[in-house]
Amino acid sequence: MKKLTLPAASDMTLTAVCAALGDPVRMKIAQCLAHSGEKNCSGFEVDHLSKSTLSHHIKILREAGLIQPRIQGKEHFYSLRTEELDQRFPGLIALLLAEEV
Amino acid sequence: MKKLTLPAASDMTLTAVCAALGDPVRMKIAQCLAHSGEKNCSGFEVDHLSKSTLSHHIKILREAGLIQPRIQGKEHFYSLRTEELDQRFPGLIALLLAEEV
DNA sequence: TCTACAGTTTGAAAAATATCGAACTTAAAA
DNA sequence: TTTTAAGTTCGATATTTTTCAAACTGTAGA
Repeated sequence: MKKLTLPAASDMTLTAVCAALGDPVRMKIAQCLAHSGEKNCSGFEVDHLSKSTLSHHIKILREAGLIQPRIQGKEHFYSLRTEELDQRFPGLIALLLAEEV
Repeated sequence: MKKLTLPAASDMTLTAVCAALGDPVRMKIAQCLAHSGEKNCSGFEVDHLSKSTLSHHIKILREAGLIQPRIQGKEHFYSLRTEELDQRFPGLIALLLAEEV
């Protein structure tokens, strides 16, 4: 099993978070999770992207500190890291929620 | 004289704003303006970038709706569009201010 | 008018990013 | 144990972005 690393709240940078959210696919995923709580890959409402591309976007969101996985069997459920984000970037999740999805 | 367009608050997108802030040079400029109010190009504390590159970054910030120019003689003074940003993305400027510069 | 200055635009090269298919991993089901 | 399903990793390609120098624009001062 792969050990996957999530940055501590103090290690996240606003620049990396913004870069992660600066792509329309990743913004969609983040907003989707902000609204729905938890989803696996097939639950993101992004159209006709290969699974390798989707996996790439998820990795960027994860490495920026925005999302965390919960692995259950063969499924990977993702959710926003609400606690860390509220601590490190208060107001950020509200910005995601305010946008229409 | 060139007519330059700023997007209305309602036309700004969070994705474009995040993409604009997702580059370290532009994040620096935005934070600089958030703290200092108004500066011209030579006032941004970015190291050894050609003026054409700096101009390019300013354009991206402007087109995303983040900054506005005030042209006075040969100088272009830039500032954050605080009213529009507070209306369209409440909490965003606080995020910029919260980061160390 | 001529020159210097602050900044933009253009065109090109280099670097980074997005995308895909194929191969791989892991876990559940047959 | 074999197969299937969910997702990641790898390698390659196409697109985008960053960057610079050179040319240009508009303003102020000599």
